[in-house]
Amino acid sequence: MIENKKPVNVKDVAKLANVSLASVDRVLHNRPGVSAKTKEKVHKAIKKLNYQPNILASNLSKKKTYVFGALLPRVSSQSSYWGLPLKGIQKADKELDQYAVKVKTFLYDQGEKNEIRAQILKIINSNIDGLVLTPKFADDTEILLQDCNEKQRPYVFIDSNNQDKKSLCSIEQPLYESGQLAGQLFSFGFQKGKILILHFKDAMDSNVIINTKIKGIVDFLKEVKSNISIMKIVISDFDQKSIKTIVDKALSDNPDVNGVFIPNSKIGLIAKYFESKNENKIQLIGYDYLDENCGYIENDIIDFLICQKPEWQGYQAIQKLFKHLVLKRDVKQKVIVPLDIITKKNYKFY
Amino acid sequence: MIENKKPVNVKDVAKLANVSLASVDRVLHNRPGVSAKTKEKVHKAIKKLNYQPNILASNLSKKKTYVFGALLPRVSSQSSYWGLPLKGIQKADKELDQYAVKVKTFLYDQGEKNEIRAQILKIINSNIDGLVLTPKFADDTEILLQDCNEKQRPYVFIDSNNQDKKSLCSIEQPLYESGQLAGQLFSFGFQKGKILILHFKDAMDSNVIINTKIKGIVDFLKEVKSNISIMKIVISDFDQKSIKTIVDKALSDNPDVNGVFIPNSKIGLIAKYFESKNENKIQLIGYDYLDENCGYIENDIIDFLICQKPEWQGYQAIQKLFKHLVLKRDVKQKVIVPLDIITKKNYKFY
DNA sequence: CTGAAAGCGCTTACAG
DNA sequence: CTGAAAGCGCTTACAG
Repeated sequence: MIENKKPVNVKDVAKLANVSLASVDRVLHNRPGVSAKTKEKVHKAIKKLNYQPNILASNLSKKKTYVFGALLPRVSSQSSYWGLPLKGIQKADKELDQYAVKVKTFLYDQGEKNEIRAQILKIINSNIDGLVLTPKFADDTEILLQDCNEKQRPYVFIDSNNQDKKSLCSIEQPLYESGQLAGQLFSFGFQKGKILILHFKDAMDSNVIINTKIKGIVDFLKEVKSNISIMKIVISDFDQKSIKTIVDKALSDNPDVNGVFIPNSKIGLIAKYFESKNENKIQLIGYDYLDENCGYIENDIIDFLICQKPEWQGYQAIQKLFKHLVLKRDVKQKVIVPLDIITKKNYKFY
Repeated sequence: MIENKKPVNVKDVAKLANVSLASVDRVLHNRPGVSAKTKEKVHKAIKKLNYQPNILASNLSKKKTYVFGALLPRVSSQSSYWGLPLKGIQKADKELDQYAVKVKTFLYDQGEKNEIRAQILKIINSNIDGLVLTPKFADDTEILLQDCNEKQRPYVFIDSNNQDKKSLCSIEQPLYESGQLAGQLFSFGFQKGKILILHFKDAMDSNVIINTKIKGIVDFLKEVKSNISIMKIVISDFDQKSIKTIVDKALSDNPDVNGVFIPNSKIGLIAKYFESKNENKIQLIGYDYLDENCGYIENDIIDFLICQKPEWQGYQAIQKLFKHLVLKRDVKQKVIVPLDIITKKNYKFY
């Protein structure tokens, strides 16, 4: 038999403390205007009965609608990456509409300083209850965060690497370790030779992020596979012709290249090069589960993609705000995203 | 500015339809005792206002407590695997206690027919609202499922491979594809030679599951790497001495073995063998993120573990019941678990 | 077949 | 500083 003990409610607490419902409510929420004596009586009763408030009834009666903001780069021809966290955010939005939660997105083109600033101002002047954003993308971020802190408006970072301690939660990606992982995957395939690191660098790239990943692979090889060396090239011109010129030369100068590592999601650019070259001996490892990248996984040009659950990150970020603001539960300040390995025989299930 | 449109409620519907709240409620829940005319008026009003019931208010007023059952093998010395889904189930339980949901677990020792039967009877005679279970583990399962179907008690499979169409949801693991994935991972490391498949078979093992995985790797190699052959050994005696005798012989008879594939979570048994042998040229791939397996990942004896998010499966299963029974939302009948690849440089974040 | 009223657990004005 | 009453949106007896 299942027992159905009735949970204790405010009424029980009020009765035991010998005060009114309103007083219990005031104590419960630390509202002013309660005598020390009443406060104590109520606290005692709460403790004795082990009272747990019913958050849902509370929300029903408050008739509050929560609005969460999400400040993200727009999907662009340069990169479809940001569509993924957005998708997760929208999924959470849909799931939470039961609970009177709405998400309002603030999108901007990466690099468009004016648009970023405009969106930040919109957020500052809005009455959202919480915010999801990506790490510092411009100086204006500081203003935004300061505003949030002053208003006690909680914010959650996704795609983070910035250890912001004032955020409600920071969803962090292990960058260094992802570089190490790439090194380990390469070393599973070959024991000597050279790995070419191609950094397709666009204006918005953070050098810190890229360099941390590269340090990971370099350290790994130094320690574990000293027979594999490293060579790095930065490419800023993304048309296939320039890429061909540069990479052709690099490969003919370095016939011992066994692997190519691309420390961001732009691995498609080099995959295209290898596709047209009809060359397949060199192992390719890069980042992110984008449609185009998966195409190259399918036809055996890319060997591994390291992925960081971007959709899940967006979903989780909204859930963290919900948990904190609506359910009044504790939220871990730091969440570390697993490093997923995507390859030909598992990408369909990701 | 954020708009705060008041959502429509039963009262609005009642007013527009010109009937009482109670009638709206009756129509809403298909309760008998409503005239066709009233029904029509209410339906029209619902449609016109695009009324969405507030499930949480509904639950509050119903004062119903939901109890979900979970029928799982107990953690044993043989295997700690089942502790993981259980952990996920408990996490969901904790999260959902806000919503008046409780989980009751029914555990049994694998192989103990009497205990299984006893637990099944307990479930049949309980008044749980839904059930999480693993696929058919004995003939008695049929009785349990029939009972659930008759009572319209929804059930969710985890760790499933059984395509049960009557379940509310079946959380399925791609077995064949996981074998293929193992093949692909091996083929990344070597191009010829032999893969030894060791099936550590205990009484509860399902041949179908093991054979499907093995078919996956065999088919993959046949198609893509015909220079790699396969050899399979079944081992039923799990003490290290017998294992040593069998594997020593297999390896000396087959000096071309480059990889060992273990199609279940018992990879630790062979990892221990290799550890004591101090031999490291042979690549080891097996299943499941168990503590002991991760130990062997750390010290480079196991190369890859294929994992199926057991904790997540348990968590999701409870969430599916919640979504269906409490939130009255649609639930996808089939969920396919991603195939995670665990290796030395990412296992710490899993 | 139908509806008015009370209640779920909590909060919010309002009056004292 | 305190409490009685009304209300959030929905459901459940109960009376007709």
